[in-house]
Amino acid sequence: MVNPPLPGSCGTPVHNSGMEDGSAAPPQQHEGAAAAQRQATLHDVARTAGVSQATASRVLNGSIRNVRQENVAQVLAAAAELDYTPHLSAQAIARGTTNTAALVVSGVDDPYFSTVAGGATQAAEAAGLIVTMAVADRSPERELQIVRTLRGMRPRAIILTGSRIDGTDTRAALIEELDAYRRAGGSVVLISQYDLPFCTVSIDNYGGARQLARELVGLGYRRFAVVRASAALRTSRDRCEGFVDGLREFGIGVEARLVVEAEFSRRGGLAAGRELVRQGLGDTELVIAANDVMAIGVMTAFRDAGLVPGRDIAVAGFGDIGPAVDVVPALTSVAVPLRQVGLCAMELALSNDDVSRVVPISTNVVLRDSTPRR
Amino acid sequence: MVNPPLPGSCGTPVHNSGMEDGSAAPPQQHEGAAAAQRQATLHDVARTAGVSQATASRVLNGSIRNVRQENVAQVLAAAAELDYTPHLSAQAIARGTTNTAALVVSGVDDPYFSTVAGGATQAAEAAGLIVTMAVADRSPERELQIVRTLRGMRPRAIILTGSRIDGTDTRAALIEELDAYRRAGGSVVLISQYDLPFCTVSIDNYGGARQLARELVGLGYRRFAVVRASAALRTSRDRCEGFVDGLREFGIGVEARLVVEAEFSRRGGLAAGRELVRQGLGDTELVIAANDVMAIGVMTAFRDAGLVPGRDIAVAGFGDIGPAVDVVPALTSVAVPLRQVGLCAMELALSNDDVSRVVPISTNVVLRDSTPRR
DNA sequence: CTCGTAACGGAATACGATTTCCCAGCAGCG
DNA sequence: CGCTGCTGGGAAATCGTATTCCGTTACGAG
Repeated sequence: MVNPPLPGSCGTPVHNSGMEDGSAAPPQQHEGAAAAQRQATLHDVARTAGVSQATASRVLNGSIRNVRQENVAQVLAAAAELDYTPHLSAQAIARGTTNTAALVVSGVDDPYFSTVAGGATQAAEAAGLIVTMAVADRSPERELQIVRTLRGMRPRAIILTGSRIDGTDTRAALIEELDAYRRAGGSVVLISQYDLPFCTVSIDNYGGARQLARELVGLGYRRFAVVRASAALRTSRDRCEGFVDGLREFGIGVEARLVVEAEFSRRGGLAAGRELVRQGLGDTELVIAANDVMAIGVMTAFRDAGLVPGRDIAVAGFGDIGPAVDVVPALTSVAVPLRQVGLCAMELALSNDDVSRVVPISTNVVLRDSTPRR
Repeated sequence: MVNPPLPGSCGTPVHNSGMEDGSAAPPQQHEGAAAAQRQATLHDVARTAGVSQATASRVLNGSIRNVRQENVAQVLAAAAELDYTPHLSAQAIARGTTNTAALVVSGVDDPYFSTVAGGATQAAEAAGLIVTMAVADRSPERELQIVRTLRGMRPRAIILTGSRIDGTDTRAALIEELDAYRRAGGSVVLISQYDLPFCTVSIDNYGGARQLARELVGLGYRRFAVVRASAALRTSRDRCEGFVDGLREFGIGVEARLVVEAEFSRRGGLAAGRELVRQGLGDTELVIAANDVMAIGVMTAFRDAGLVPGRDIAVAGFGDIGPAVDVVPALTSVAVPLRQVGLCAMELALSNDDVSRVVPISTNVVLRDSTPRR
């Protein structure tokens, strides 16, 4: 119970570390502050090794030029002794190129994004890049601002995933920003949901949902409810449309009353589930959610209301995130190879094709206990 | 079904974008390659605006010096026209300091780490820093290598979370590396599990587990099994010790046979659960796992074996990650305010105290349906 | 022995910013 | 009118590294 209940602050203890005012200045540096003992530079290494900077540079990096064995040893010894670490920013400037890739996600907490991020990170590290990640929190303005900042790092690639929302006026600004970045030689890759003139790894949300509808009808279901997110969210919209179109193939419609909209999160699913319970499910047999976490929220809401998911009412989601199988009953879903999506996006970005291409990623219906055969 | 089944590659389509060999060189640049249209530099902006570089710099960044209103307008107009973005690496060099914070996690996929990362990212962005993230994949060697690379970015802080494993010989090297970084003015913060001479945000694993033991005994449980990870993993060990010590208060012991070791992941939990089922649980009433994801795996294994968790056998975990409440029965666990841990770590790092301090984070037992009163 | 050439070391310059230092102009004041 | 203090602009130094260009040496071929 040490921590204060205030969220957003960890209550760092006060830390008057001695002197009251600036009187007794720290001994070494004249600047006050941290009195940091300067990092060794290439110059220092060269001097210690008794060679020129150029030689030191050639030794310590993959230069084409050869250096005499003796000098190599000297330089390496000096570098080890001084604990030299090359200054990446300086290298970036001198070389005119960085070894950085940038990743913009909507939120790290969501397993969807963290899985994609995992794949992208793996691909980046395999290529010797270090990845910088920013969280847009589903705000287009924030996303725009992030891209603007990220551009300053001159990363080799910028990968955007998730938070694009249709119809905001930041759209044009974002396009402009990304395009300027691309003109300057960077590569941009979007992951699904975006609808912009850039390379895109496109998850087949529509097709997967449509196939899901077919298979559910095949299991004997006829009466459906839909839990979806705002129509402005491309992913949610595509999935719902696919599902509805799939049902239509069999002449099945969904009552408008039974389509509820909520946040694209577990909490949203919970709320939607409660809403459905409140207004009465009628003879609805199955609820499909635009999202696995929403579906899980819906199941919890139903269970709280005394309905047993999978027996009293079936539920299906989309995404096949890890927890989908841990939940009871295990959730029927549409598998999206999220890790591969991340990998693919990064590889696509690093292959620097100048042509904007769309790489389709197919999805895969996975039937589980939450939708038993009727 | 477009994607080839090969993992690790997304099968980027071939892309002969026209010319067969290097004959028809791109028009603009003499270098071949991307023919990128150079990013505008401060120099360009200054020239366009008809002022000196110094003035342009003063306008475009928070300088102390004033600039005449007229020139300000000129410079801003020029910057907008040329779509100027300051080169962060150049700024870093000139200023001698970056606006970057580094975060090392064991894996983004694990909800534990991604939640911590979320908190840390939030705090960093609030402070105007951009965070670079690296994934160590539970390998101490990889972690060491990452720290080495990260140091080259001269981040303001390096935060390490999770993958420290006792007894490897990389330990000394890691300490040396981090210490050199700190000597050079960086701040290091470790999150729990580490046992190194640096600032640490310490999660009270031992105390939480001990309290959990007390409360479970209070519910009427007497016979326990333990699923834990390698003893080399500090977190797992602390939790197990706390739990065992808590039971000992009541004179209760745990049979060595009923302590099984497995990977610190959902898969490990699944394996451990199967192992317990195989060798027979005897009259065991409750299984505690070192980890929520392990506990969830154990529950799944039990269910597969026809045991109903919460009725036939109780299960408890540690961490209280999001999915703990979505699972059925909801999992009894020990809540760790992970997001706050991340926030706290970053704030601690940014407060640049030179003193190594340990900030304790208390934990909180949460009883749920997976451990009904007996 | 001479010449051509390959190998390698080092001085200098470039990279894109910030910051110091100097200088011009101007207002205020005795 | 001369001096001081202040404001704001610009030239140049600086940050840490890569790389170009030039000079020296060594070596093998003729």
